[in-house]
Amino acid sequence: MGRAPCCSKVGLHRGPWTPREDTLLSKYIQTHGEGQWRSLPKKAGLLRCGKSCRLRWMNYLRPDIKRGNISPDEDDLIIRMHSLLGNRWSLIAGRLPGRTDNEIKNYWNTYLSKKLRNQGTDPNTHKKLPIVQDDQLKKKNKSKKQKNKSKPTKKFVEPKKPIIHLPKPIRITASFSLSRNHSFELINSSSTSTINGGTSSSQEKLDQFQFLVDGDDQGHDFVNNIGAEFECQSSLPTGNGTLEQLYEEYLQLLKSTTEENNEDIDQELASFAESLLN
DNA sequence: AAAGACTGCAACCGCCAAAAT
DNA sequence: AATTTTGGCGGTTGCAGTCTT
Repeated sequence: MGRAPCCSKVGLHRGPWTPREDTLLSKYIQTHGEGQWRSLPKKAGLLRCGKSCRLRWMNYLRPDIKRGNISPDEDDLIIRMHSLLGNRWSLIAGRLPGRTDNEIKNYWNTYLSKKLRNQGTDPNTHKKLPIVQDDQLKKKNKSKKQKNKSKPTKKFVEPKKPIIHLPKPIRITASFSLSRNHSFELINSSSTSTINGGTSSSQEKLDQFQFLVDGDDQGHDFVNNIGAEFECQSSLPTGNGTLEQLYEEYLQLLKSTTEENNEDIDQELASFAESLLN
């Protein structure tokens, strides 16, 4: 006997979610918590597949989602993570607080892979590409309609950074105990002595970085503690905060491996990569 | 101004592994 | 131990908006 479908598809809504559906789903999860996706739609009064509800919540409605343009630091981090982990988007997203795997995947496919190719790097292997760009461009242009042959060949331009439109803020009354947030609190409390002090070992730095960006492996306990109020927009630290500092430390470490060929640091980086996979 | 091409992203699909029975 | 169910993941698709001709 094969696997039963996750839900009966008969009479279920598909396609884009309506604000009403979003509200129903959010309200239900506020009250009852995540999980039990199979039975959730019925209980929440939604004519949706449980899987669809989960996806909508995870990729769009979750209040800890940071929606907005991805910073250059995040760009770089995604590229480095991808070179270590490949297309393991959930792992990569887990290291970028507030970002979803779907967002990272889309961002990679629409922007970063093009950017890398433009820089002469194979986005799959992260190795230098042979110079085929012009030929490919010529081919591509050839295949297109050539109404005006005298026109100069269109040069590959830097892909336009996608603008991520902020959704309407959805006010949800609940609090959560995300380990991601815990990480930030702990990092913040220790950052002055260890990061700025400049006395920590490379391993400590990596541990801190790992700790900082560590995903929520134990699962969210998002709605179990009713109380705080927040909006869809994440309040996680960004840009100028400790993430940036730690990221700098991480980059320094990477840089030093290439400059010094230091075996210890190599090992530390290897264990860093290892830790991502565990 | 209109039609076709292109782009970006939300949502869906199928597969897999872990958990439950 | 075998089978079923559930949750999660990565790949792909459909469509709306934008750009080009």
